[in-house]
Amino acid sequence: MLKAQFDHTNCSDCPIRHRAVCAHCDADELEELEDIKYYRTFEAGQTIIWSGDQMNFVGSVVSGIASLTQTMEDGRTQMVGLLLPSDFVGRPGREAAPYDVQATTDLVMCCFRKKPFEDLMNTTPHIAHRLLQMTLDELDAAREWMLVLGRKTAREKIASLLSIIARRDASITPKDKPAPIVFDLPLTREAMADYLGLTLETVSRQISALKKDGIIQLEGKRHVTIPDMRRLMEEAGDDSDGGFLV
Amino acid sequence: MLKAQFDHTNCSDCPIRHRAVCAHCDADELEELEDIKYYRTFEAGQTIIWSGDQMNFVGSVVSGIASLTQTMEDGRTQMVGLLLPSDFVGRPGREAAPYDVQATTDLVMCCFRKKPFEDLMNTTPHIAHRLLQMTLDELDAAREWMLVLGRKTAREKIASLLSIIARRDASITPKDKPAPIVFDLPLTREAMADYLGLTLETVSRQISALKKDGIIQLEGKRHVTIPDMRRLMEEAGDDSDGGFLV
DNA sequence: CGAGCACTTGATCGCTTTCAATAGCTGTGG
DNA sequence: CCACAGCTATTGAAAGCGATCAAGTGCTCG
Repeated sequence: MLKAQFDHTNCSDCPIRHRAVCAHCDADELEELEDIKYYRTFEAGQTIIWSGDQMNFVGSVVSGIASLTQTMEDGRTQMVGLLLPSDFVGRPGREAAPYDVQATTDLVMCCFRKKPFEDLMNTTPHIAHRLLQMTLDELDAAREWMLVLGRKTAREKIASLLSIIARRDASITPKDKPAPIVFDLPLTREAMADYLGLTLETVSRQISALKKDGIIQLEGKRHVTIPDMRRLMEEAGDDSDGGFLV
Repeated sequence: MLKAQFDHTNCSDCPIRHRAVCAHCDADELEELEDIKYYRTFEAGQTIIWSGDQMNFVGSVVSGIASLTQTMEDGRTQMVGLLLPSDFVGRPGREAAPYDVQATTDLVMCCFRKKPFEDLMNTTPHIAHRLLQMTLDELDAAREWMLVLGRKTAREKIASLLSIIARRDASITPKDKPAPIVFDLPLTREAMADYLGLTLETVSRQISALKKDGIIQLEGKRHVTIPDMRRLMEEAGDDSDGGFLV
């Protein structure tokens, strides 16, 4: 059981300790957080928060991936955010959720009831400051994505998404080295389509095309190898040096 | 001269006093801001900040409209934000600007050198708190726009943009009343295209189509009348009640 | 073995882009 | 005063890309 594994975790042992909203907290502040935190787990596919719902908690993704999606009345949906471990869920100071939050994979979250967290934010500048930083980063990411959605071709969109997922793993391996990157796609073709503003058929076709052209290699449907990251970035239409922080 | 008109304005007389980053400041805090602020003006078309430039100031739009744009190497450009009076420009805690900032119309900004502003942020929670609020609002707006870019048709995109511009004026007139809304488009067709991820020809065609269908009326190229806001919102694909805050 | 699901592939359609010509407006200079 | 350049915007015709409709594959699980 994933949950049990986290039920009694100390903040100091937490895998996202240094990146999450609590990153800058000192020992005292961490203790206060520890008092009000609790873990929740979600299964892949489960909806964590419905758009319009009252949000009575906020929290951090500890493991797994969650997605934020908006849906139009006729069913068209657009993913507007991808939440990875350490990302923050919820919005202090707002009642209703503006979009659906779904667990894309099995998920563990570290939650805080909203009211106590808001109180804590007002007394511990480190939390408020870190949250501002993280929100600004998310804003940059959202705007980066607007360029993808508005101006890139289907092939470039796929390459961009693969780059983003790969970059996360690339932070482990030395930079700029053309060492192959290997990972498992955490998203179905449909989820990728919803993220990219495409249909799942187009996603499938473009992945096949990138494979045929040797930009990526596929084992099964989800296991991806990128022999040369720079070629992928070229396909994404990004400038090769790509000065990213995320 | 626009600038002269603002050169010696007291914060307490400022038209954006109640909405900008200084909105929650008390008299003392306002005085500190007053000490370090200065006004700058820009002409329509002028670039305020180039992507990649070092940013040595932050500030608020006092009057006029600015736009944030990203450009790919081959020239494709996407507008990623529209800054209206009271909106904040710049990013405390980051060196380089992530995108171009351009004056879409003649513009007046209330600026602060970055370093003193950052110091002030650390000592006056009201400013940091307000900036967090504003950033979260911008994030919501960016995500709202991702749905437009990713999933809406050209016609819906135009209607969405007109709705946003109109809504700003609508905040003056009583809500839900089908009173006509009248405004001047602050954007060229090309700027609209860059915002919507379309070509300027498509923008022009869709505006003509909305006009032919009686959704909007046009006098000249820029002066727009919306006889029934609800019809426009339907064309935009938004649910009619549209729970917006911005 | 068959149902269900995720994915792939093919054929066709249609919306948006692209290329191109034209209109309307403003400002400039002979 | 008119001719003309330069800019914004409109409109038309054709091309192309991604969507749509439709099978079909491969895998897992009962």
